[in-house]
Amino acid sequence: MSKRGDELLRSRRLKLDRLVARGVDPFPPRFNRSHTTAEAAAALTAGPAGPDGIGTDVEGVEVSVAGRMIRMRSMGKASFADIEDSEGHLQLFMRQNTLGDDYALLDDLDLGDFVGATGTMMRTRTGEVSVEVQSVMLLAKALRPPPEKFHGLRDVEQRYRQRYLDLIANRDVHATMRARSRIVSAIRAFFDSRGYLEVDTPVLVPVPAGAMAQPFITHHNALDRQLYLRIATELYLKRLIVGGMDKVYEIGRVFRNEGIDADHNPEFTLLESYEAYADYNDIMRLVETLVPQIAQETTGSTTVTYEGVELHLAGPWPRVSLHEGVKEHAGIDLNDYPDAESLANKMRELGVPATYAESRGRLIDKLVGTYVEPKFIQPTFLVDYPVEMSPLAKAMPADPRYAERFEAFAAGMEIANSFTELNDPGVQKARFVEQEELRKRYQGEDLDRMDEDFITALEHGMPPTGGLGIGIDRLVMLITGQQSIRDVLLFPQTRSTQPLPDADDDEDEEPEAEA
RNA sequence: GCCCCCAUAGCUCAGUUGGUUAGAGCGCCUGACUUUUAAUCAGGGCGUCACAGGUUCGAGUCCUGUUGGGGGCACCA
Repeated sequence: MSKRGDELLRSRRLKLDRLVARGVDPFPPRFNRSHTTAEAAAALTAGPAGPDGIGTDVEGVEVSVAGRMIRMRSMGKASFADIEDSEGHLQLFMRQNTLGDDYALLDDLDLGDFVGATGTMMRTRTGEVSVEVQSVMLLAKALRPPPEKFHGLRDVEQRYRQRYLDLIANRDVHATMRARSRIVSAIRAFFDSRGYLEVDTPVLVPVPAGAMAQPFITHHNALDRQLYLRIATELYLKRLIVGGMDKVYEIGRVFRNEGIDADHNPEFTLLESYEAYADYNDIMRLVETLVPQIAQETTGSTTVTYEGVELHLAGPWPRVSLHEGVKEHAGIDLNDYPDAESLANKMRELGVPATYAESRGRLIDKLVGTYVEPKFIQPTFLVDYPVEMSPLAKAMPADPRYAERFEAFAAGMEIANSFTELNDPGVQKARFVEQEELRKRYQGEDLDRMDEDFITALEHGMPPTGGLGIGIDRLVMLITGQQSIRDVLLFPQTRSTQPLPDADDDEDEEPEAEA
């Protein structure tokens, strides 16, 4: 402990020592709580409803409540303390002539301590729902001070790295994380009710395939081989479709070794679902049903406010073909530029940065990202992607330059990606080969990887299938109105994993000058 | 990976053109107060100005580097 920290902890440690000297266990194993703070408040107002619809007070309800002490107001021989649990907070009213000798315990309590109190529900002169405390006990001593009670904790570094302090100081973080939990539960219920089976596929994989992304690399000692953290669940879920599991989904963490910003975290939660005998049109209907339904179930509305704009999530959502979207917003007819070189020339002519070291797919992605995606504030499906951007999607029979693929956008953010799955093993193999060739030609681009075992699986036959991927973190951002992925992740990645400044004494550091 | 910005007390923040001993509120300590609500009142203590160098008679303030954080670009979902 640093000298500075020692100063700050001294009074709390002194109180701890005094308590121990008096025979008080500062960390007792058990407290029998009868009511949460919310239940205790509800118990008081459980009487018959008056004309205003609010329940009348019930006299003398006995409760045992517990929580973290977040505020303390001592008037000498009477004190008020506010305790907080995950549901809310509640005032304790403690008087010396009721508590007797136990009243002295309050001298050794600090903000942040966990306390348990037993007493009867009452209302103070000013109408505050309170517990008139008959007995109070310390449940856990806090040896470090909590963040400031009024302004809360603002420092973003500390908020992310010591999320527990953020949760203590900023209650709205609880609400966001609770919403996230409800959203995930609602998604599970949605798929479960439609006959989908939730499955778990490997996180450690021999080939990081199924998406275009840089993998994290690791090593298995006993096998002495390189393994990767998955970048997608796609190819394993399709193997299950081959195996006859006709409707499967997985909600899992995937890992991409790429940049960190307001909407990218190196590990994020991806929902993927696959349904045999469905195509991307079916999946569009699924998505425009799923998203508003989840919003309705978790927020009570299909309208959400994001960056000050009302987004109407209720379907159906408009479909815009990628070809038309690029023609309208970028002024380029992709069909006139069938190769990377001619497209790059056209883009440079229009002042869009484009190099000859970029593949056609990547150039199109750039056009879409620059001109088209930002237009999609209200939920929109962008449909029919060029085949070279979609190595796992089935080509459109009417125009094989394009694939039966869509991405869904809202608030200018991609929230879903889906296609009619490519199930022809020969074509799939050729697409993988093409990806590997593009990788050699356009170094630095993320491309998909050959997965021979997956080809073998397809050779055993995969029925026509509609697949879907939804970034859960972004969906949570959308529904909860958060503008940073860090605010929907409990423990977002930070730049460094170095120990906190006041935790460094456990390290083998150079001795201090005075030592 | 590149560019820009930020870092002052446990927390939230001031700190003038480089000028004496770095301030406020909350929290903390002492005292008063038996219905308070960010309780109030009186008194008190608190700092490696992120870290390491440099310029200067003098640095929280200017310069360089490092670390951490934020924003933007690139990459991606």
